[in-house]
Amino acid sequence: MEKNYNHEHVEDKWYKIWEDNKYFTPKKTGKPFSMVIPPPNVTGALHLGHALDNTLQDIIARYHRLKGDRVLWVPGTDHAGIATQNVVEKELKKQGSSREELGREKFVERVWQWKEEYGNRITSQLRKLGASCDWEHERFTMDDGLSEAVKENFVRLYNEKLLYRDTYIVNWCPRCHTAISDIEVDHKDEQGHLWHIKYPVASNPSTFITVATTRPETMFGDTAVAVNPSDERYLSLIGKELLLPLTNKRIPILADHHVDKTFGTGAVKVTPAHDPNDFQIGLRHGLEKVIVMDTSAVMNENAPAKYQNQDRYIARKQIIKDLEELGLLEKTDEHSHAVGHCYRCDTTIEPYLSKQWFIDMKQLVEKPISTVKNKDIQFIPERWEKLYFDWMENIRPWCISRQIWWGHRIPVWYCEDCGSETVSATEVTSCNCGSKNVKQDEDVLDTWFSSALWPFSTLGWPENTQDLKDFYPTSVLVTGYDIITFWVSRMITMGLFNMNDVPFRKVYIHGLVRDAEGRKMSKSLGNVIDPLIIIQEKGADVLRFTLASLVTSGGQDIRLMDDKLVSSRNFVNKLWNVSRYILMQEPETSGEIGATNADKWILSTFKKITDETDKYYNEFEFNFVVEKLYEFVWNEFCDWYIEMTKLTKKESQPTLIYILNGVLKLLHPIIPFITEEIWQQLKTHPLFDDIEKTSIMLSAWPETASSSFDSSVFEEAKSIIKSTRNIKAEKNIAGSRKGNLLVCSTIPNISEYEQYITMLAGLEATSFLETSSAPSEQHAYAVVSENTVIYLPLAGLIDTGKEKEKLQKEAEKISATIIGLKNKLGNKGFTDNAPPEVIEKQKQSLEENEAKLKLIETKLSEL
RNA sequence: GGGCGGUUAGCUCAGAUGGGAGAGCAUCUGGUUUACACCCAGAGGGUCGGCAGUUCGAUCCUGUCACCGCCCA
Repeated sequence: MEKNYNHEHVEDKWYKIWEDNKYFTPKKTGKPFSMVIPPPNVTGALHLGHALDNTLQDIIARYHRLKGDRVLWVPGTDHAGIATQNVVEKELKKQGSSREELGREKFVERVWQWKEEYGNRITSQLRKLGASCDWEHERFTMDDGLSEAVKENFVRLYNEKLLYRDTYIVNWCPRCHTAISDIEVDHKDEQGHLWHIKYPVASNPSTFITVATTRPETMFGDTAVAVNPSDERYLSLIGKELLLPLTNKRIPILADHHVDKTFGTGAVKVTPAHDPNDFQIGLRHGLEKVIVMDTSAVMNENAPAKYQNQDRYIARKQIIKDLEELGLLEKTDEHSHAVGHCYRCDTTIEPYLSKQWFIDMKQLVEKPISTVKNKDIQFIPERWEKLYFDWMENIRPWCISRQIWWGHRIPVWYCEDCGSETVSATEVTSCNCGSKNVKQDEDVLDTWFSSALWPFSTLGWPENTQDLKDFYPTSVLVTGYDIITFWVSRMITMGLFNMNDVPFRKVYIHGLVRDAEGRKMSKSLGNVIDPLIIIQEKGADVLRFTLASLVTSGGQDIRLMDDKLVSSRNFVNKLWNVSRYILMQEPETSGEIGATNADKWILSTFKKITDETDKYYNEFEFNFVVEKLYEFVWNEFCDWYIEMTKLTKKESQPTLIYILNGVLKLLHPIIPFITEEIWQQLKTHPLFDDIEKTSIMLSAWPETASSSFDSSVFEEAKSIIKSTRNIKAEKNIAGSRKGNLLVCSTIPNISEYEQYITMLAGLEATSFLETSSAPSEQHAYAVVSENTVIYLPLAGLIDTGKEKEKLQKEAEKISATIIGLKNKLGNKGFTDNAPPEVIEKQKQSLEENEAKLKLIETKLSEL
């Protein structure tokens, strides 16, 4: 093996071999295990969120493959309507063009070109990460098949009267020029103003009602002023009319129970076309709806001429100025309030009246809620259920139409003659009335509408495919908590609606990756860490190992810091070196596994670690998998076992090869590349027993037999070694081969470990005595346990006073422990209530401590 | 305003049904031990956010307060 591990070469080499040989394709047998990837934006680039999400999925996929399951992991990408359209539009702008100039057809063509060019970027980056998804199953939300699914779903919802078109206040983004759903609006607290504006009473213009507003530019759309019917201040004015300032339009004063008497002046201007609450008031009172801005939030012809063609904020300033001059601005208060922003471009949302398609979600959520309540879908960690329930139980209509060009065109055709609408999954060329004058809806569907179908559309739905039969419902969905409402809830809803079965049995929710200070990574903060740079510098294995070590069962957010990457890199290096060491031995061609005590010990330890690892993989506790394997490889395997085998190289070789093979498999789901590389080199060893397998990823999880090895003597030997090292370190005795250790122990067979002790504690020799009666002068000693005392002759280095002091301190500590234990065991409350095994443990501890104290006291008296 | 999460060693974080406080990194000491200085050996370091309660016993359960973060309105 090479002295240094070259991750770049190794990772590229093995991924290509895996993919070329179709190792990611599900085998024909075994228990089906399936996952669908949360599809990344087709024009996006891999960020750490993807890296984490896909590392976790790959770990799961590779683990289940090793366990013999028939694993399908479906990859793919999302067309991300608004985001992608924005990117291409920006590109066009650079070239001095625009989508309007190109026209719809040319523009969409252009986006497809863009997709062809950049769509492979993210999938090739997933390959760099090591993702073992089945590329033959790769899908794109705008594929023909998935487009069929979208249309079919639309038609079904429409036919069941769960989908309707209506004129309603929606969240309008004046920059993207489209409606977006409630969920796509980010609310941010902003310091604004509350302007108090005086509206003159028509019958007596020297008197006023003062209304308070944060958006004065909408006043030209006011069609009433509302007060609470129980508000005595305004009782006499209800039913009268006001003169809308700057226009002198007459608007009524009306009473509505929903007006909050305590907010502002208790009188609100009612703008039904520009505010969701006002819209409701408008409906109750049959008010006219006046739209005063165009789709770019520029004042339109319904505003007085002076303000027309002014942007909403410029108009706002002008209006305030003009009102002030007229003496109609009573006062201006500072006011902090939540303002909606477009989650795609951060532009302030304008509540806007428009005609849109909605899904009546309320009718659909009953089963999705009960399904999760019944645990037919299990959230891991469970607490995320609460967010899901909260969202579903307060569900509102979902606005699904978007006024953009990139996406699934709404499958509805309107007859220009009779005005009726036809909804169809196939092209419509004529209306039921016989007219050929039909036109398809101009709008496209929300991207999440197609994402909601992903777990079954990717498997071939609406066709009844073999994939669907084999792999639906999928086994687990892995995603971040930030899209539980956007995506998880909608997949569950549409899965149950279309398939009458859940889209997945489990949802494993993980946290988000943050920077070292715990801040969200963002371009504007400039704290984005590019996973590809980490992969380039340290390797995908290192990144994966780090991410896996940082996820917690609580699903907390993750802080990625360089320290952790370095630590993982060191582990990978350690694994490489220990493998190199094992493979550089002269190969034996025969021998038994478990020849020596050390072999037997490592075998029993390995069995334990295999079982634990298995359990943790199953429970998605990947940080524990990493922790356990790190501890096993580094401390037990390398620092103890390998060092011991240096005495028994030949006899231990079968065990070494066996354990290395096994531990590579346990680690493979986390660090697939280096484990494959080492495994392939291990394959050339004559004692290797997995010879018929072509790749570690197609091999089987290690079989371990339970062992009857009693490790207590072994552990005592380890303690003797540790105590000796401790003495030497304290006395500053450097180097090896120094001193003859005398071990006085009542443990039979401890002398079997003579060689190990001599070597690992760095001694000249070790001898044994059954009882402790050795001289204390010129010997350093340590009470190892209640059974064993050790002596190390150190002429000239012993300060009897100090030794005595040390022993006394130890004796005091143990005495305190003994008193504590005695008190506890003497407490009736404890002995009556505590479980027997706990009491037994305390008793045993007391005995051990008492025996140890006795030994210490004997030593003290000898000094 | 409502909800959720967090507060444990200098830093980042683990600690399942309550029963002797842990890891990694950092720090300090020593080291040319037949793979690894991306290493080996040893050591120090915490009133588990505050208060109250339940219990024989609380880092863990209950209540309350404080601070930090996120989501929703």
